[in-house]
Amino acid sequence: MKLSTHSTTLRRAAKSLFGWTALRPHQLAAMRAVMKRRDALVVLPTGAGKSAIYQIPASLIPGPTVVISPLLALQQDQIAALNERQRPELRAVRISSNESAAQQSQAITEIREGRAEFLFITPEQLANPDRMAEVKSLKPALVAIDEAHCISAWGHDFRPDYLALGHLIDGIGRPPVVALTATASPPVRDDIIARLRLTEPEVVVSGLDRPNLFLEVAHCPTEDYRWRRLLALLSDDTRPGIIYVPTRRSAEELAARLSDAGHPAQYYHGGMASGPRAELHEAFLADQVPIMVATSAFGMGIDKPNIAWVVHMALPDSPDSYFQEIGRAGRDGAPARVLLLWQGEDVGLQRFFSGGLPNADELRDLSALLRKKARNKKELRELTGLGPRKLGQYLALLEQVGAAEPRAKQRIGAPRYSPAPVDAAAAALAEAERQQTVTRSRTDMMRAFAETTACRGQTLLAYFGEQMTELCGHCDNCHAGTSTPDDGAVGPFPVHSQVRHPEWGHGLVLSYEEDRMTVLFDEVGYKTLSVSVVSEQGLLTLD
DNA sequence: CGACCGAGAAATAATTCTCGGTCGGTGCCTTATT
Repeated sequence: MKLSTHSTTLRRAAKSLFGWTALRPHQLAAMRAVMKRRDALVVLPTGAGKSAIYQIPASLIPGPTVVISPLLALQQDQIAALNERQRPELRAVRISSNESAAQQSQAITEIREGRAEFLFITPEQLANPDRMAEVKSLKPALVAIDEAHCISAWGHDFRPDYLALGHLIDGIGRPPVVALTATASPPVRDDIIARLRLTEPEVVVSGLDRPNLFLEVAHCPTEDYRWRRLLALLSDDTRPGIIYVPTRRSAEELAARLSDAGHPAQYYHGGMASGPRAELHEAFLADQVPIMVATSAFGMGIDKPNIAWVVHMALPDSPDSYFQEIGRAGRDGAPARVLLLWQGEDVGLQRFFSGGLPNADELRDLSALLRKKARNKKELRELTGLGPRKLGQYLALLEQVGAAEPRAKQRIGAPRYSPAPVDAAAAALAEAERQQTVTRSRTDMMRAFAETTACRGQTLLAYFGEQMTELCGHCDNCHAGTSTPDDGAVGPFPVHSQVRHPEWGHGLVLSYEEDRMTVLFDEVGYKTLSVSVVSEQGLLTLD
C-alpha cells in the first residue's frame, strides 16, 4: 500500500517536473528506496536518467539535499540544467572556491529559507569544520554522492578528502545517502559502501552491456601500425569522436599530426589553463570539434549523445577506466565503434602511475609525531618535510590502520590506544602494498582483456561481476568467430561462488574461459588460475 | 617501468652505439601578485 503510494507520487512528480510519462524499473526501485529513507548505491550507465533518481525524491522529501559532486565544471552544468526548469522545488545553489563570501552566504540563506532545494558542494569544502557546521545547521534530509566511484579511484592518494566522506556525512547529521555512478566493479562497490558507511543499502545495478558499441582491439607492434589503424578509422567515420592518449605531451603531438594529415583535431588535458579548457569542452559539445585528443582529464560530465567512436592509443590502467571511457560513445543509441590500439610496453607507464611504496621510517616518524600532539597539515608538512601529496597519502594510510584520526580545527591526532609507531608504520606499509597489488591486478585484467580471443562483451561484464550467458555479438572476436560461449558451469565452482585459497584468502569466482578461471580476491585482487590445476590440487574450497 | 634526450665514445669521418639523467595522470583548495 505504502509502496504503491510512493510509486504513484514519484510518477506524478516525474511527469510534472521533467515531463516524463514513465519511469524505468531500476529508476523506480532506487527512488523508492530513497523515499523510504534507505541508503542506496546505484550503478547505471550514463544517459539512464541517473540524476533524476535523487532529484525527484528530493523534490518530494521535506528538507534540502546536499549534492557532493567532484568537479566544479560538472557542478555548474548540473546546476544550470536544474535552474533552467524554473521550478522552486528544483532550485540549486552551490558553495565553492568560485563563489565570493557574499555569494556563499546568500546560497546558505536561500537553502535555509526554503527557496532552494539543492546545495552542491565538494568534499574539500565539507572538510572545513566551520563549513560542516554550517551545512549541518541546514538539517539536510538527503545526501547524493555523484560519480561515487571517485571515492575508490581518487580517495587513496589523489583527493584524500574523498576517503573521509563517511566522517563528513556524520558531521552534517547523517541523513540518508544515495551514491550514484556509471561504473563500479564489485570491489569498488564494496569500497563505496564501506567508506560512506552505508547501512544495509539498496543496491541497484543494471544494463552494463551496450549492444550498439562495437568493441575492437588491435595489438600494435609498431607506432606506425598504430597510426595507420587510427587513420583507417578516421577515414571510415567522419562523425565526432574522442582519442584517449596516456600523456599530455602525446595529446598535443597527436592533435598536431592529425591536423597536418587533414583531420582537424584539438587536444585537451589537465595542464591547460581553465579558460581555454572550458571553451574547448563547450565547443566539443556544440559539434565544433570533430576530433578530441585527450588524457583521462576529458570525460566526466561529457553528456554528448552523438559521440560515434572512442579510440585508445594505449592500454588504460584498468577495465574500470576503459569501461568509463568507451561508455561515452553511442549514447544516442546509434552504432558506435570503440577501438583499443595497444602494445605490451604501455603497461610500464601504468606501473609508474600505480605509485611507489611509502617509506617505513617516514611513516614511523609521522605516527610518533601524531601521538605527541594533534596538528594541522601545514605544521605536519613543516615538521616532516613531506610534500602535500605524500603527507595526504601517509595520513590516509595511518588512519586506515587506526594510528590517525581527524580532530577539531583541521587537526589530525592519534586515537587513544593507537598502535606503537613502528607497528603503525608496518601495518600502513602492508596496507599500501595491498592497494598497489590490487591496482596492478586491474592492469593485468586490462591486458588480459586486450589479449583474449573470447567474446569481449562477456569478458568485460564478467569483470564487473555480471554473467552474460549469450555471446555479445558486437565485438571483433564474435565477428571473427573465435568466441566460444561461456556456459558458466564448466568449472568446479559456479560463477559468483565465494571461495578460499590457502595463500590468497577469500575470493569471488567471476568467469571461466577455456582452462582458465578468473577469481577476484579481497587481498590480492584479480587472479587468473588454471582450472585443471585448481581441480587436481584442490586449491580452492567453498567459503 | 620505459621512452626520450643529450653527451660522449667507438669507429674511422658521418654515422651508430651506450650511458645516465629526467619525466610521466586525474583536481579540489589557498594565497599572493598583477
